[in-house]
Amino acid sequence: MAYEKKIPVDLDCPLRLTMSLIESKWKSCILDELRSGNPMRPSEIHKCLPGATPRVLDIQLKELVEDGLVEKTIYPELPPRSEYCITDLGKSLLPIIDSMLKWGTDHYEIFEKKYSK
Amino acid sequence: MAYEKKIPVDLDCPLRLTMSLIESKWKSCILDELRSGNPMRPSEIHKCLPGATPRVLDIQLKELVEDGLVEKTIYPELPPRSEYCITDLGKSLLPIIDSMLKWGTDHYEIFEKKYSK
DNA sequence: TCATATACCGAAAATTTTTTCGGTATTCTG
DNA sequence: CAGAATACCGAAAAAATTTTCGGTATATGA
Repeated sequence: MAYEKKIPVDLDCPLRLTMSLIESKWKSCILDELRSGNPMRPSEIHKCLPGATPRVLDIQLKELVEDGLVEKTIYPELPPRSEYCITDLGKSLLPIIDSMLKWGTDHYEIFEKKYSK
Repeated sequence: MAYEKKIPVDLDCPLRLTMSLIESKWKSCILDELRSGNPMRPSEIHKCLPGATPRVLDIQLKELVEDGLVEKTIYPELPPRSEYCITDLGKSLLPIIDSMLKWGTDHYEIFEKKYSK
């Protein structure tokens, strides 16, 4: 059986629901990369997020697809090709991603001073 | 030595920075509980978030204090009393928490149908 | 021919987070 | 007096996530 997420989406409270969709290490970054709406291949996404291993991107893309935030198209070619594209539901999360990006930018210095080196 | 967070705040990108401050299981909920600005005792917070164990609240409150999002006051009384209060920096995250709360409320049905039972 | 690239997957290891349990000390309640 | 409540902490166990590694298959380019 394929890899399976242990903790499913959290239906207990709306805040936890939203968090559970994006809280893993790279999901918000993946959505941010896909924000333009242009489809991206896994290898492209990996180039944009070199800190993530291809394996973890694979796993998290799969979950994003499962949750309906991202859509996958497989082209029956060789070598294999597939593309991932943000869905309307995924796009509806972008304002949240945006505000986190802005907050992080605005408050970067505080944490840089506090935690760097 | 006291408990120590393994993964520190992520300074690599602003989005990850913000996420790393709130992505653990209960931090966003704790901030939401403290939103009014009124100080709360740990036992009160636990009553509001019964799904979390006192231990994990303790650990995450400690990290929130360390990151400057929450302030702690200890009263030298017996039995012990302490209070946690959201800081201005923590308050500045509330619009993000709000938008996640709203998103979760607006899209609850989709996931309820998909994942419940 | 050999290495590389492609997408993906399984399995195991490593890491991190969360839970569980027990213990500190004191006060109050039954 | 026994038990609960209070806040917190350490240690170990459990659970979840992420990394690492190797393997599938085929095509292209050196």
